[in-house]
Amino acid sequence: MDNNRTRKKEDLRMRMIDAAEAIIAEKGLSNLKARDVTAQAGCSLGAIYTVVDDLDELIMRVNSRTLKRLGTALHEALPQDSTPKQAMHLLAAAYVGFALENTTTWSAIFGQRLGEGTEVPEWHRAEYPVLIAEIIGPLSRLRPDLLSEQLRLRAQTVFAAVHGVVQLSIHGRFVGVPKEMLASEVDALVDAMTRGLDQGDQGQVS
Amino acid sequence: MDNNRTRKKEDLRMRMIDAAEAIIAEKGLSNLKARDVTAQAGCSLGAIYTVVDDLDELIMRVNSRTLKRLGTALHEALPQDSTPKQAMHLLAAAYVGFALENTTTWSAIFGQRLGEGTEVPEWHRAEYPVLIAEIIGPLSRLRPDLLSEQLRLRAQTVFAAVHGVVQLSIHGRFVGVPKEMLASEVDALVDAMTRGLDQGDQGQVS
DNA sequence: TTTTATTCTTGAACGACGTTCATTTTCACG
DNA sequence: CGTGAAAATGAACGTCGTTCAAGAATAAAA
Repeated sequence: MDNNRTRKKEDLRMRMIDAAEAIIAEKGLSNLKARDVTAQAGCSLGAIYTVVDDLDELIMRVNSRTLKRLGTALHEALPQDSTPKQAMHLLAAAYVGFALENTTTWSAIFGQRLGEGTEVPEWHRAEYPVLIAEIIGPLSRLRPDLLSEQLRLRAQTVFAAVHGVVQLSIHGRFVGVPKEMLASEVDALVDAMTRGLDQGDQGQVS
Repeated sequence: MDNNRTRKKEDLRMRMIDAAEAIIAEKGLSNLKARDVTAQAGCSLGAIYTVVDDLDELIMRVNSRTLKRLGTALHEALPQDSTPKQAMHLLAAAYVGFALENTTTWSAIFGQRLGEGTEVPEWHRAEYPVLIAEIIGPLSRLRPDLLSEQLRLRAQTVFAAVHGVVQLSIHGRFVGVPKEMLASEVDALVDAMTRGLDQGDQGQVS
């Protein structure tokens, strides 16, 4: 049975990701140290590199989990029946809530800066669209005129706008809205955006 | 003349900030190293700490310059006469242009992550409101119902929304809009936001 | 079971980093 | 000049991610 070896290795991998996740959750991405992870996982320093290429990959594994949780949080925020506008508000509110309740793990998703040479592997790239997946449905009902490609583009823009307000509020360099105002300001933004989108561009000839 | 000594020191300080700015502009904030700065400034390694508390302060000095340039770029983007809506579009376009043409220095403004203990000094905090200063005028004409405090808050939200789209497009983790679409998507966002704001909340009794 | 071959695990060591500080150098003033 | 205070220097320190020769563990063979 060579299975025994791979099973133990997989165990170690899980303990390692668990440890990294716990440290990020508690102390933030910038305080994640290889020596702390291995100490918490109960293994040697070099063991990291038997389980993962890099500290960066370890971070990606944690971010992967966070993206999944965020994905389900956004999915579960939508009831079966809701107007498109209601849906946009609910999604934005869920995003705000997740960011506020999971600040350190959430900001690790966007805070990882990797060296210029290194590329993000495909398995991780593929996990990001959950951020905009739920937007597309309601948006397509607000803007039936948009083709699916334009729709995706606009969904990215809508997400980025909401994300920007949240990001600057939480990590903002003195120009973000206060946390207490975050929910209501995002609500106002979504209101403005959906109202604008509601009428759409179709009235403009140019 | 003790003036000679302080003059030389001020010279060194300038050369140091110049060097840091050049390195950030060329290679990005994450590639700014103390040893490179001093080599480029033509002085010893320890000289940094005779001129500046910290590498973080050096970065702030560079960010300070960038914020000033950005401030004038935004100011000069507005002609004497323009409708509020036009003004919002021009400001957003100017912001997009600045970020695209000064990517590394621009993202250093928002990319600096300092240790939990350290606080940003007041002289630097005070430089950030240039980001929203120009928005307030046009916004107040779009929303004459808002008090100055609410106005500032909404200006922060509008800025953060645009900033978010730019940020995710440039550093975005696979959910940002492509750079080629950035200008037009920001334009569409501003369109939606100003259209929404144009009508405002005043119709809603809530 | 014992021996051997292979594979995995370990932690000291390495190079790069920001920062410090004893030493040396500079320079305004007597 | 000589001198004392002030400033510049760069070797050295602690911390970091990563590597790799040496040792431990385990499967296969005898």
